[in-house]
Amino acid sequence: MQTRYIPEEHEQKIYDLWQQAQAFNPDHNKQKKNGKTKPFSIIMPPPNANDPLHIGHAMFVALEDTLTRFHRMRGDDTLWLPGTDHAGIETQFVFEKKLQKQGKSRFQFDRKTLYQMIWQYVQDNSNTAVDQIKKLGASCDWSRFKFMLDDDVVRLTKETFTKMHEDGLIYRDIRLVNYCTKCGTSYSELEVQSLEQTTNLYYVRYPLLDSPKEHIVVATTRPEPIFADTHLAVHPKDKKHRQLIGKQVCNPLTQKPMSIIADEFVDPKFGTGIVKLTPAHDANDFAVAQKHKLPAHIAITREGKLTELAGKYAGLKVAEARIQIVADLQTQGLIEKIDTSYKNTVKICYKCSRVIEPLPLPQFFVSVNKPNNSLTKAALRALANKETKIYGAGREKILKHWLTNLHDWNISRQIVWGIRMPVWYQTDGYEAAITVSFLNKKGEYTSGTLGELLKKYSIATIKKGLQSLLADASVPYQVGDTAPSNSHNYLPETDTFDTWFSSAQWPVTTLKTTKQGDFARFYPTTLMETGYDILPFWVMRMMLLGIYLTGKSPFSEVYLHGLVRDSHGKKMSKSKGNVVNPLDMVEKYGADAVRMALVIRSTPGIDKSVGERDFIAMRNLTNKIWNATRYVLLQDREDSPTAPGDVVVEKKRAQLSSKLTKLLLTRKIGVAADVTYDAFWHWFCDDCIESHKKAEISTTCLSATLQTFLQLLHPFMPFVTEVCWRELCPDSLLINSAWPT
RNA sequence: GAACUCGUAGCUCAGUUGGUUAGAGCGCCACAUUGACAUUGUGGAGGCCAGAGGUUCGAGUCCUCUCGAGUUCACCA
Repeated sequence: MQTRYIPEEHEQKIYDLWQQAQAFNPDHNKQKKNGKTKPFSIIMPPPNANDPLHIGHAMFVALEDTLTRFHRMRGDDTLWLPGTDHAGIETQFVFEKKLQKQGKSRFQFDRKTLYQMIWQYVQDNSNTAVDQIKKLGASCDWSRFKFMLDDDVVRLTKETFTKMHEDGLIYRDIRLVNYCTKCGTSYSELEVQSLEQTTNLYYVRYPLLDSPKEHIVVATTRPEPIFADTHLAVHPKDKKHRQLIGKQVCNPLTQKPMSIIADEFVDPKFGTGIVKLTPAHDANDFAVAQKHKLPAHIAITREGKLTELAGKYAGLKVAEARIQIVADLQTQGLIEKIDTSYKNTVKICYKCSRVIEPLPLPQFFVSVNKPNNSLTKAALRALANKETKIYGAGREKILKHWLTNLHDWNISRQIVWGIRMPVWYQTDGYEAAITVSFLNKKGEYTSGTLGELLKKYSIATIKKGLQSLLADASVPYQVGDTAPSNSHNYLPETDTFDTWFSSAQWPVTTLKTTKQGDFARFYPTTLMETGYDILPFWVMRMMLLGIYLTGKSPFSEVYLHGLVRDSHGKKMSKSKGNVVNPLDMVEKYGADAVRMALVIRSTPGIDKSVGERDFIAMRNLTNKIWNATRYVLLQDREDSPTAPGDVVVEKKRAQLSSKLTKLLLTRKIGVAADVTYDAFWHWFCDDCIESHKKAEISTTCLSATLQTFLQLLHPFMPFVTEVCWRELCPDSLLINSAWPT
């Protein structure tokens, strides 16, 4: 043996050895404990198949593999199920950027071609992700690997939609949705971020209809959709303004009459105490309009341009229109003043950071709090009765807060990459209410209402080349994977599911499609381990749909790791240039060092600072393990069977094992790693080996203690411990050995 | 506006459900060492555990308040 441990000489060989022995597969690992074994299962958070792994992935691999190996060694029926995600919008976004670099855009491709291009891209990346996870030493069962777009997973995902639809938990209706005009899709409330900004608050004059010389002043940050407004509102108890209720003013852009109504939502103290109502483009106004049955005129298109209602401004982008409209109003003397230092918060797209446009669109929603079938209340019950326990610094409260304030979930996405919603719209009799875009026989994009298009094209042609479809809320639809077989004509939905709709079912859809019996054997799973940043996106929704589908919460424990930060506690980002690539570190210091550096002294829910110095420190530990093994191997084991100090060493060894077991069972993984490190280095190496040199403890005892340490360290640092174990016991595998008690 | 987290050695962080004298890694100082390991060993300096009150036989740990840092949610015409 060399004086130094060189990871790259061993890691691949050891990993192959484990795989050959089928050590990761619970079906080949029915060992040890005679009779009953307890199941232990983790579903791996499927990495997005769009980018190489980052340090956060290394974190989850390290933590999950540590627990998996620990439980496997304890003799539990252990499954760690790997997979990858198609990651709908994320992937399409990354792919579009790639296209952009090549000077192309998604609009140059029909949906079938685009889908296939992304499919290929994702396959390549998915393979890279799998290779990288293997390099980190993950002992997950690759024979059960699942991909979110596997046929069987897709089928189950659609079945869930159908079932929920039948149960009245899915509805289609016009709601004000968060629409990103750049990404070309709507989002749920979770994908929208807030940004505080300084903006102009315009005080606009609305002339009274009766006496045009007088006017009412209304403050607004968004003057551009004024032409679509038909009402103003005041608070009913506002003494200053209530005499205005029922009066009429002129729309300053269209000169059309507008009525003044009363509603409690108006804050008399804000601005002038009078609000203009833009029901189609503001959440509050939308709600008020519904209450008072006011019309909602659409002023802004899905492309972010003004509609024909805008007259001479039609077709202008929102920002440009604002400038022109304000200028025109000023020349007419209809702007009283402009407050240029007004602070407000706008919603922006979490992907491209553009301002979100609230648009009224017919979309599919999951009803999350239906009175007699509340998904959120069921999840809250699971938390209250500890069916699911959360590890992660106050995150349970945050989860409860989400669950008690959640709005219905918009699951329609206007993107190609994803699982297409199994929905069919009846076209007969609704030709005017359906707008489509399709490729004609010459391959040209053609769009318009179905009524117009059917004058020139057959329904079959349109169906064949269909690119996108938008049906009014009034159009009847059927849910199903294939077109309904009746006398009507149907066109399919072109929207795909929110990516989280499929990942919310992941624990169920994976275990139901791997091996016969897996679902009964491993569901509910033991533990879900992931970053706290996707608690509402993923963990919460897995609870919602998992409980809905099975009656049981999908996991009994949730371990939320913190985000990995740089050595100064700063967030890693490409622009700061402080991103640590885990695979580079694996090449330099070995997988064991990377894993241990991430895990040691980490705490659930608390961010973890990691720098190169930490990897070096843990690389030194691998070397220490290697050299302690060398020392033992150099001894003649027959030489000294017993010595006076053995009893104490054996007792302490047993104490350590049981302490560590307790720590790992209570998921104090960071402490467990710390305790093991300390005991190995400062007790075994510094004391035991030195005592052995003085013949105070026997070689037999020293060797046995080393073996125990290799076992205790194995969950954290699997490669080096396995290498050393095989030097001591060439015929067995450490991964399969029984956890010391 | 609200919730959550954090404040411990020069830096980055632990502190195992309240229990001797508060720990680690890195850094610093001195010394040692040619048969496990310099990716080493021995010894050392360095902390009013943010501050103030409280509970307790006992508080870094539990409670209240203050200050400071960060994250998230909500509202905004």
